Amino acid sequence: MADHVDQVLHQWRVRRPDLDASPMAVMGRVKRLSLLIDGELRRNFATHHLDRASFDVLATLRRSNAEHSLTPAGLMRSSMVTSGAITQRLDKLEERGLVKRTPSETDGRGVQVALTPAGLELVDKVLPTHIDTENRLLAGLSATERETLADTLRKLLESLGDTTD
Amino acid sequence: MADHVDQVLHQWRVRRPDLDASPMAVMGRVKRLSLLIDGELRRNFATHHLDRASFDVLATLRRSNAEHSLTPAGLMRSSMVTSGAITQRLDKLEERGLVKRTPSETDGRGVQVALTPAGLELVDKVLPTHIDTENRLLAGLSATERETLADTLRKLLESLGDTTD
DNA sequence: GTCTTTTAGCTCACCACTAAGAGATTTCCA
DNA sequence: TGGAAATCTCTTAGTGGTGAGCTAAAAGAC
Repeated sequence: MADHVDQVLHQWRVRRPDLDASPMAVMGRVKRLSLLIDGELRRNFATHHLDRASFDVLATLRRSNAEHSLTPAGLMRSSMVTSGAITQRLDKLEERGLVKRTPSETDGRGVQVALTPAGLELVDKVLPTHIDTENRLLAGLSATERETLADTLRKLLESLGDTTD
Repeated sequence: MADHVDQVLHQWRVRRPDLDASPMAVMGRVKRLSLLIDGELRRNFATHHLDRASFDVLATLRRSNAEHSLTPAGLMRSSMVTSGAITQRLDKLEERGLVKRTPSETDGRGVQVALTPAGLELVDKVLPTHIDTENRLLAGLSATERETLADTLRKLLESLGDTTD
């Protein structure tokens, strides 16, 4: 069996036998997988009139604390996008009444973003379907394979500095 | 040790103990890794006045055949973007004199895209630095871990239909 | 206690991609 | 062979992101 990346590696061996393109075996697949996954997840979100960016914000707020609230800076760190992107995401969600911005009481620069009841209801409705979709996409791997895969990916992420401390 | 995704999983266990968010252990890490990798690779491309999209096209042409040529449709399948994106990428590269479009001799609708000498020279210069960067990013894993990781990712991609036949 | 640096959030110009669809050509098949 | 369906490339409007830079507030240095 061969996937797309196997073919790419074969082509490089033929056209540039002097190069060792083996790192692409991991990097190319991560990229490709990420694109495939995104497409599938997006399809599910669309059925609930959501996009990945909006769901990302709603879910991050949902799990953050009992008040379902966080600062834009916190959302930024969690989602790996720039502050400009967070502002735009929040504008859109606030206009739909799914989140609410409140000026911080302790920091004159700061804002606290919280889910509204409508936002909470929506994210709790979509969440199970999201997990179902992810499980469906992972159906090709056994439980052991998933765990080993997750462990190796964690190790790689940690080596790249993606830690929480 | 814990990475960002570990924290996310912990938060879900606290806020929604009724849900099994375990698929995120894989899916979340793939997404996050892809973003981190993209950022690093982009930095390298930028030092050569390139972006990821342009390099993607140049590299695909470089490895495809002895003439370093392919159709836009072939590029589209390889890069997982829409035809409109390919048109725009080629417009940009052609304007810089790195690729050249030629009407197909056998298909009145078709176009053949080939690297120019300048395009070939550039991609052959950047390629080794690209592989170096990828190796550096993978330095946290042993050779065995890389292989196992690549194998599991291949299996997952194949289960999602990302094959070449 | 002032001055500098850092941080928080937002604005805006720009950029790459998508989705829908047009126009031309080729392929399929009754 | 004629007509329908599929394919190839490009166009265009809309979208979500980046990156640079802004203002205001907080933190740190001395």
